[in-house]
Amino acid sequence: MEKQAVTIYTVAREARVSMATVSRVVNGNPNVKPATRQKVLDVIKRLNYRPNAVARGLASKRTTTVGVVIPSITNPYFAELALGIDDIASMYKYNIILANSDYDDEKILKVVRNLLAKQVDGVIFMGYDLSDELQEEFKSSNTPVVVAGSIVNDKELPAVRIDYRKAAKEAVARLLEHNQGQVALVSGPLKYSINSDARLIGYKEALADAGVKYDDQLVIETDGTYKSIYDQAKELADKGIKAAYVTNDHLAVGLLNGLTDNGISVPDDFEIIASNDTKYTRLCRPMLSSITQPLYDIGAVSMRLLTKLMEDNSSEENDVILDHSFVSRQSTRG
Amino acid sequence: MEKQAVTIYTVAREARVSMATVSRVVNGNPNVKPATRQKVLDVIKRLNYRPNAVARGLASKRTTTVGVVIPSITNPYFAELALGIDDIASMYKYNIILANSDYDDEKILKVVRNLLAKQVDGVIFMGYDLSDELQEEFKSSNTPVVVAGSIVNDKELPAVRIDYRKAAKEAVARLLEHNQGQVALVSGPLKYSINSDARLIGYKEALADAGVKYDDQLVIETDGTYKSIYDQAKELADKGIKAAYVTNDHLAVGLLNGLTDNGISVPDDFEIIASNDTKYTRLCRPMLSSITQPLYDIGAVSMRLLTKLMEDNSSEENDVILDHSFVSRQSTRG
DNA sequence: CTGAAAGCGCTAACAT
DNA sequence: ATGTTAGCGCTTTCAG
Repeated sequence: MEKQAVTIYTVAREARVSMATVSRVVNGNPNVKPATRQKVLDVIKRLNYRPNAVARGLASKRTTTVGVVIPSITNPYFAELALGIDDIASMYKYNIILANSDYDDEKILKVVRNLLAKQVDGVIFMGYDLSDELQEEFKSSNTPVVVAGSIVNDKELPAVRIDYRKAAKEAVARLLEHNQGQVALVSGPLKYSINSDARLIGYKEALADAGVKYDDQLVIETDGTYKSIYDQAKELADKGIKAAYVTNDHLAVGLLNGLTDNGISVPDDFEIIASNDTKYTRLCRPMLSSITQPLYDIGAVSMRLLTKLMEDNSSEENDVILDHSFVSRQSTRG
Repeated sequence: MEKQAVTIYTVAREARVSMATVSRVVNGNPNVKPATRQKVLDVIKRLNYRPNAVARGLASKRTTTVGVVIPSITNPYFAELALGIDDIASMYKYNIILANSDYDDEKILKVVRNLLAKQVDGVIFMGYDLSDELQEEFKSSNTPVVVAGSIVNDKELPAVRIDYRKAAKEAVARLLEHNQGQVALVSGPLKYSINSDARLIGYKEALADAGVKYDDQLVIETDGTYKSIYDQAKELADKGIKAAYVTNDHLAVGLLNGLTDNGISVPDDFEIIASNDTKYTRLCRPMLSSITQPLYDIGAVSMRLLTKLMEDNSSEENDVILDHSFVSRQSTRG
């Protein structure tokens, strides 16, 4: 006893016009006599007609949908980027499919394939380096892609981001002022370009500028989780490390709490600078000094760039680099 | 110079079989001779054929997609629910469209309409009370809906959740042990059923059991944000309030920080119990004692329930209530 | 300004 | 086990 769905054909019949005319009014095509338009609109309202987006997608070959891949929805860094993406997408009348990738290459590939099978008009990729298979997938799909909030190994993809190298360099330089030679880089996986090709380089440059010798004992590679650094915080302090620039905020809070829970005072005995200025930096005590990024804007600009690519198919676009800054809170001295 | 897409028809021609046969192998229909299947598979691989989900959706009237509406992607409570939803969805081969609603009735309606236009097979609704229009929308769409992690005004919708009334009652009872009569309820908007019909009731029950008189000065209604309570924390303490049960974790951390930043010691001068046991309760110092909820499971069970509804169309299902508990950390005494 | 008709790429009877 | 044939609900030429 399924109630028969009302389709464009039902509306056409009731309004005594053709499907084409109904289609025109639904799509705002101006070539319809006002009286006709009104007649159709009335029927649409009366029947509560809702266009079927699937049929529309099939016929028009445009879904007005973009896929957004996010490594972890519980990560505030990516979540804040997603806000900007979402707002601009609405503004341009695009819908969004947010797909969780769990930082896992297998799953990333799976969700991207799903997105492409669903015929999204474009994708915003949040995450780190792309597997060869994924690069291949994007390439052969001919679907525009923009990377938001990171740099990746595939330099062909446009990315919207800050200058991670420079940001790291500035933060480390700042730390070096009070802590000659005892400044660590606490990093997520170095296999990722963003850490090894950008932040680590910036770290080394800051050392060089300050005339301090690079010591690889001072780069602490972790898996990027809170716990990974919390558990070794005391150990780091015991080794004589006096400060750290930390590549993500989970890690920064983990370090902070690991230190203070062991009676090591931040910033008196240990200074910390975080990288992403997410909420986390303001929830903890002491609050974390941090590199600041225009997170919302990075998302917004990514989406705007993507709309360009989807409409013009102008593959001319390059990386866009937004400004970053620094905010001094309670985890640094002076 | 668009490269012609490879369709099921291309594959059929190359493999010298009919479209139907290709469709069968793609869909794992056993009625295909192994040799034929292999032949088709080879062509699929060679041509890198990818079924078009849009066409499939139109033809089959199933999209194997569920819509998930989330009030705020940056809220860890809902984000953790989403994890469970996502995992179970993958397990059942459903894709998921995550749509941000911003807690805003207009936007909720908009995203839900989009979801339905896209012909999702079901929706998981995270959020609070439904507007009349939204209820109407769901009703007339005939699409199964389950509410995850809340209770809403529409009692027809199945919901997966804990017993919020009981949880509140237990927390408040605990607080009442050391703080006779000085225990507040710090709540998000009371217009939401979950706060007024469940938690506030639980609060009153605990008072009654302890023989203390209800004082509406002690129920602090806020908009649910960190800042809303941070700014009045000192004031509350000055009024003589000695403890609070707080309905969400943003609020709980806001209260905590507002207190400690004003030199009021938690838990010595003020005890706090949070409601959702998200990461936030463990990042702050002192760490927050909290009602614990199986967040991941709530999401997972919601999704499992939804799959049932989508497959059987058995509308027999009712609310499912999972167990909650309590964890004592550093914001309560003894 | 409006209508007729041909698909979009696929599934699902129905035959064989 | 495989092929034929209608559609699914809509957009989009092309005519008029």
